[in-house]
Amino acid sequence: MKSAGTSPGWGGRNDRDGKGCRLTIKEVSEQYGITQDTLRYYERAGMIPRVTRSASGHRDYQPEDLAWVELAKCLRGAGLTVEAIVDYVRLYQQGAETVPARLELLRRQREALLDQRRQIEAALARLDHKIRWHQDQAAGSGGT
Amino acid sequence: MKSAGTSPGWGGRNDRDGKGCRLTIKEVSEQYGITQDTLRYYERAGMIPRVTRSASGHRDYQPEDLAWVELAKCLRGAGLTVEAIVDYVRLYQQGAETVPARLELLRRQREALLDQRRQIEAALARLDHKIRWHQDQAAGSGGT
DNA sequence: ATACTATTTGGAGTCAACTTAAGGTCAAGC
DNA sequence: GCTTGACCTTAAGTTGACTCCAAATAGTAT
Repeated sequence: MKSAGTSPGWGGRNDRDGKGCRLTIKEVSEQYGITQDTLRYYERAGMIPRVTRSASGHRDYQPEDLAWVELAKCLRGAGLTVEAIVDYVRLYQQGAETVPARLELLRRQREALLDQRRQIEAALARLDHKIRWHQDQAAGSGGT
Repeated sequence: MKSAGTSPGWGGRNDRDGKGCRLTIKEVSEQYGITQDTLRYYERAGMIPRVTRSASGHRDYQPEDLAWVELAKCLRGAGLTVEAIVDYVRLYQQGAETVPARLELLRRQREALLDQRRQIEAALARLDHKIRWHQDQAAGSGGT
């Protein structure tokens, strides 16, 4: 229900030549739950390719840019390092010859995630065990 | 294989009164794959209760101490913050009245881990998808 | 034209979790 | 009795990933 185009200051600036669907950094920030500072940081660090700019130099996120933002968010959320994501983007930008290198990178990161998942399972098992024990304690202390 | 008691300087110091099974910081470090510095840091930070000392002030890890070390390693490995673990240990040391508080802490951390696992699943799905795509590219580029 | 707000850049600051350094103690071997 | 090596403590330094700040510019509303 917020859609675009009715707030003062910036509203209606979008879609100025009928192409529709470009977003300001503020909009992207709100839609993805990433602060504007972090979006700029991701770009500066090279975690996403340079975002399209308007004539005046403002970021003007297009679908392709959004896809990169979403990928970056997903991978960082899972714990990939900024460095790994930067490496992937750099390879991607170097063209098709880097497909094998990218593949290797992707596989290594996949292994790291599988490992991380194993560690989480182990910790979950321990927490569940402890939770049960503490529940029993809490229940037991009320009796007699 | 290595067991304890044959190296110079410290060897044979263990088990000096027939109790057996106490470990130096070096041994713990090797067995758990945690550096000595990190072991000291964990203790100083309160992630594990104060470790038993020998008469001369050296750490002398006993089974109970080891259990704490292992718990700390497991939880940190899964991503719990040092702060969360410290909080748990502090509550634990305050005795049985803190059982409800501990339970709540454990449940909150469990939720965080479940969430983290979801994020990893999502990233894994994406990586797998990309890996397949890159494999196809690599395979296709060889034909004709 | 002027006020106001969103955005830009570059750079400095913060925070968590270690990690390293400096200086000192202690038991064993020569 | 002196050197050696593992250990101790306290404090400072490092790293990764943001997060905040200042000064300048851009677009819109009055």
